[in-house]
Amino acid sequence: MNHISISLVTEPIWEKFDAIGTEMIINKVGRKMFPKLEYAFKGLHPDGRYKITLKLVRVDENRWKYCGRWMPASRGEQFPMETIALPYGEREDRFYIGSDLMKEVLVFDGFKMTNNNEQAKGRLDMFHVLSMHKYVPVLTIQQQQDYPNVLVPVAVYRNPKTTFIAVTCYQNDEVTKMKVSQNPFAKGFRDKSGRKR
Amino acid sequence: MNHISISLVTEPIWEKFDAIGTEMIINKVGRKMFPKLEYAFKGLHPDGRYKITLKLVRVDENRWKYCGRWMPASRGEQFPMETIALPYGEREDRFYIGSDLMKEVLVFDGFKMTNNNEQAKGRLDMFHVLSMHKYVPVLTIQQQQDYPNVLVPVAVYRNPKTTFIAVTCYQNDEVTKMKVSQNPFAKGFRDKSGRKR
DNA sequence: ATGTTTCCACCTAGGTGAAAACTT
DNA sequence: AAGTTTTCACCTAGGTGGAAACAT
Repeated sequence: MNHISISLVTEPIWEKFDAIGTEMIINKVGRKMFPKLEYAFKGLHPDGRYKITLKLVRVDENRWKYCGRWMPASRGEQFPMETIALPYGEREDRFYIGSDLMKEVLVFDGFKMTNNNEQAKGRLDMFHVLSMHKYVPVLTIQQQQDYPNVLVPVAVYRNPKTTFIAVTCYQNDEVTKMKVSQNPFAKGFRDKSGRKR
Repeated sequence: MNHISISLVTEPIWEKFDAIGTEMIINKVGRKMFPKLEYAFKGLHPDGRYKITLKLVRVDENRWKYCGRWMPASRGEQFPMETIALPYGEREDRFYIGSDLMKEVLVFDGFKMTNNNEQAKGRLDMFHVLSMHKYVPVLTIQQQQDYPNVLVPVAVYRNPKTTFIAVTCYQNDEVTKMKVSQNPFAKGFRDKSGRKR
């Protein structure tokens, strides 16, 4: 039996954000994640058929607030305990062949994150997350057995450097600066002197 | 056993082009097809796993030329017989679940067509086709059997209205006009009066 | 002569944070 | 007061046919 290894290809940039406290914008229609989650795989069975699942998991029960730095809000402001399971979501509902997975990087570019539960309902490309709450992406690999026809978990990958707090508006200016400097789609904000608004 | 049916969702627009003789631009880097191939499925086994294959198949051995209308070129200009198999290509190398296939339209938007053999080599998203030759897309569905582990052909769909001749430059002005009026990406050519070049 | 390649203006499509308006 | 929504200028990314240059 091989040893399965999963690595985060984009770890360097996640690490930079993590050092100052990663924030991710969410909104009603859904916003993409930056940096991207990109994973590489080793040690899979070349002929194996795998199901890859990405979840966003609450890392604690707190609501957070930013006052110069991030700190847990008072217990009274906590989101009710029974809804903690809500932000989970199954993604990428297909089978991959092991040899395919190992020869190229798996980029999660298709999903968005929303604070609107209705928007996410029944969709495989939309995560419902709570603003001011802390999440970490969790990647799960299951292998399809031919006989009996069943899915067997073979690996779980959860990298603490990908932890983030969901926000509707950036709280830490350092985060904004790094988003603008690193994300090509924010290039319009790199030299603000010429902007009109 | 169910009766499997496949239909071309975009048939109306293909029919319009077919009435004047459909042409498709090809080039070195690869050009997308317009109209799109969009198929709908019925009668599949909801739990079945299917492999969908799209091929571009030569419909005859001729080289064609346009002189007011399309006509076969002289036999001496024919492409060598032994290379007729070349323009075939396997596409969409994954399994679909029957219930998924039946509930939404399958849009082939990912592939391009090129006249450069090197460009297409080893790629699942690039067709190598010969300019001035006539092709028709052929869709094949195979079902994955669990035991024994084998692919079984269950349906083939080939619609004569999707026949086209590959060109590096449109030959028939009527085709150009219809491409410009129907393809959103060609909107810049709809009112030529304002164009600079 | 005939067909191909390259470059281009002009689009579609959609991902950014800023700022102002809005909500509670 | 604090957080959310809306709108927007400004980008990235890339799909069009035209026209001129190029190739054979």
